Amino acid sequence: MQNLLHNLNPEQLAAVTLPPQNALILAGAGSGKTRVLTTRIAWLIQTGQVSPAGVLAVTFTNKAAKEMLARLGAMMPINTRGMWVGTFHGLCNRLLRTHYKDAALPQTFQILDSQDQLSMIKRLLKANNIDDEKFPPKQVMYFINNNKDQGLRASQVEAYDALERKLVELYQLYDDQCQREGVVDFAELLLRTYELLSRNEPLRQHYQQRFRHILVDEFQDTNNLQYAWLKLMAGHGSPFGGALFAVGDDDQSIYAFRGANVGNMQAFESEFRVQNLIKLEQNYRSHGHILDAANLLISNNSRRLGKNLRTDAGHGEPVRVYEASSDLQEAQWIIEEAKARIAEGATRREIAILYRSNAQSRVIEHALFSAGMPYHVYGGLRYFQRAEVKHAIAYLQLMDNPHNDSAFLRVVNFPARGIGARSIEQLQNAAAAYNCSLYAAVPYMVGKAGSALAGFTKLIEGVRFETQQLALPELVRITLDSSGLLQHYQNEKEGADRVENLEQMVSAATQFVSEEGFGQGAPAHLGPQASATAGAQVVVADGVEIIDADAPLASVMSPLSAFLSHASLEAGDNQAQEGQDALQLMTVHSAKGLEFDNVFITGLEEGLFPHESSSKEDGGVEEERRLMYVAITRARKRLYMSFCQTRMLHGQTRYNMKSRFFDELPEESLKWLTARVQQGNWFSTGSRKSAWDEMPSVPSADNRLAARINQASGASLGWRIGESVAHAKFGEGVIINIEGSGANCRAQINFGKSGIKVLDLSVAKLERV
DNA sequence: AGCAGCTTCGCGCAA
DNA sequence: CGAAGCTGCT
Repeated sequence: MQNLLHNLNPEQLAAVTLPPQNALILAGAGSGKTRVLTTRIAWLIQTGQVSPAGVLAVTFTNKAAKEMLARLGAMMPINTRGMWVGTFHGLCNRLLRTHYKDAALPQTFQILDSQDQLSMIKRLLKANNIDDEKFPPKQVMYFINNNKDQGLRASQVEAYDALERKLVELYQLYDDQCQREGVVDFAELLLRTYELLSRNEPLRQHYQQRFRHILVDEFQDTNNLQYAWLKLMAGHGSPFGGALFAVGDDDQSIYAFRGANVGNMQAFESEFRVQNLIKLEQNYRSHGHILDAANLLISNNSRRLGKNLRTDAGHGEPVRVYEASSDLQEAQWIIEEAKARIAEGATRREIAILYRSNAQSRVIEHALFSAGMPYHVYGGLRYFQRAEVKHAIAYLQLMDNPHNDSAFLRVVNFPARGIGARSIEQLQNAAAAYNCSLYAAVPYMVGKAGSALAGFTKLIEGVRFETQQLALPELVRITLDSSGLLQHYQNEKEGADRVENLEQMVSAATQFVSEEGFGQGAPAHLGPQASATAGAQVVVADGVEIIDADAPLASVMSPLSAFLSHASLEAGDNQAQEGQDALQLMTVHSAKGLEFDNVFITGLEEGLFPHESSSKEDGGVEEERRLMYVAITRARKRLYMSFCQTRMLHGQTRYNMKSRFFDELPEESLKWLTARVQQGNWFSTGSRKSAWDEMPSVPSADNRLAARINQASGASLGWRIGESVAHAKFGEGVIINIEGSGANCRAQINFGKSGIKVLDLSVAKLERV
């Protein structure tokens, strides 16, 4: 016990040992937040205040949940598998599997990812003859998800004009279709659970009484539905309630786009009459200059709860800033710097390269690949999102729930088996006429198309029958074979990678079965009934018998259902070369919660970071600033920032200005690696080297670009494309094009806020910035 | 029916 | 730039 609380600072200790009441912990980046959370749980259990089964801990990512369980296991000799630690989505999935009847879902309901959801909406629009110009599928999806995130069903949404009424109508049609198919989207997992618990009193009371302590990580990222869900679970306003322990940092709220509401922190404080508010401001992660940069940057935001990080670590290295001529050269520079760090003894996994959007990784990946530098990309196209794996998953889904139309359409003619667009159209008409799934509509089809389709359903049923008594890995293997998928890719010229990915599914299944505590040989299809008595706890509340949705998963769902949930909810984040010492590439979003000795924040350009669409949104720039804050605070020892004069974006060269965030950082903590040309005309003073001259060896494409630009500058009175300039009236801008020569030389300049202007270079009074 | 090759479109982060 | 969707050929 002493051991447990050992080494905690006074604030951390206070947080860990708070009485069993609602509490809000404002935990700055690197302040030992996860440590406080896990130690709190361990302390509660060790002091006998709660049993492991009485704890509910909620996180946003699977990674965070896993880490919490691992740390708990290290602190106490308990079996953490039975504990309720997970993501909102994972926990809801477990609850809905257990109480599927009360939730009005089929036992084998399946989870739609956003891809599936979008394609379903497209189908829906087509089937109802709705103009997808007027109702872009993405917008319809946004409308639906947004309302679900607010806890609103179609019948509860208020529509003020014809357009909204139509959207509401589509929302209803969409939900009906999901129900018919037995599928739920991500938001539905939460909403359905919320509705289940709010309508079913015995069930609600059961869980409220069970969970004495509810702990929430990253509370600033909760959306309104998640907050309401927590309120319900914590029994707020009921005599059964437990204590809610929320840990969050308003400065790291970066998920507004998926409905997160920082206001939940203040709401929680007042609604739950929180007496215990503790700020953790001591940072154990970053050196001084890095922290100073983070603090000054974030001070530009308004409406903060107020918090300032401090460190005892000393100033450390300054933040290094680099201006690259192009995105290619930026990548080149990163590699040079990374090599230098590695030569000094840094490991590759302690070097992170962060970017604002996934598309930026391509150039960097290409450069790393050419340089033979091992790297690992997080996010991006995950294992279970790859086309071939999704195909295989679709076959498995059909085996478990043949009424999943998305799965049906994905593979009904893949590999090709003579079922074309025309047959599908007929089948869809039949399904609409009989108000049933595509699978169920097959018997209504006649003729050639009918027999081809019947062949397909026979295939599915055959495999299902054949594998009835087999364990999950065998089921997967046989499915890959019988579906013809494996053979299809084996025959394909460049299908080797895909075959490998498919074969990896068998090992993924093997690993899954053992990790989740299913018996090695447990039949994949077998419903939970057979094993229900083994794990599930049956309790009686108010005379109503309740099967508690307790771990292990085996007690509430079949191995196959569980595996499919796993594929949807985890998407196989780290399936790729784990354990290898590689550079870490990821978006700033996915870097949240992680830390590295060396961090590169790349592409710090206006339009990219902050992202251009953020300026149109209310509070968008503040969110981008928080995102930048998250990025900076990932670094322990060394932080790099870079931006490019030219960048390939959406297939064309763009000339961006450096990010406004540079103006919000403490000058004394920065070290510019490239000459800041503000101090004079570096073009005419031969002595001063420019950023361009200092370039390390660059790819030929870049040389060509540099040559082209230099050529342009000869006839353009010393100005060149990509250069930053200042104009008395228009402010700062970037030269994006130069036309003509000599006295007729004109430049097209992007002045950002003032727009793009064409100025006569012999007349305009421009200054170099 | 099925595929190659062409055009068009859209493009931010993600459980 | 890349994915999705369309056309027209076999």
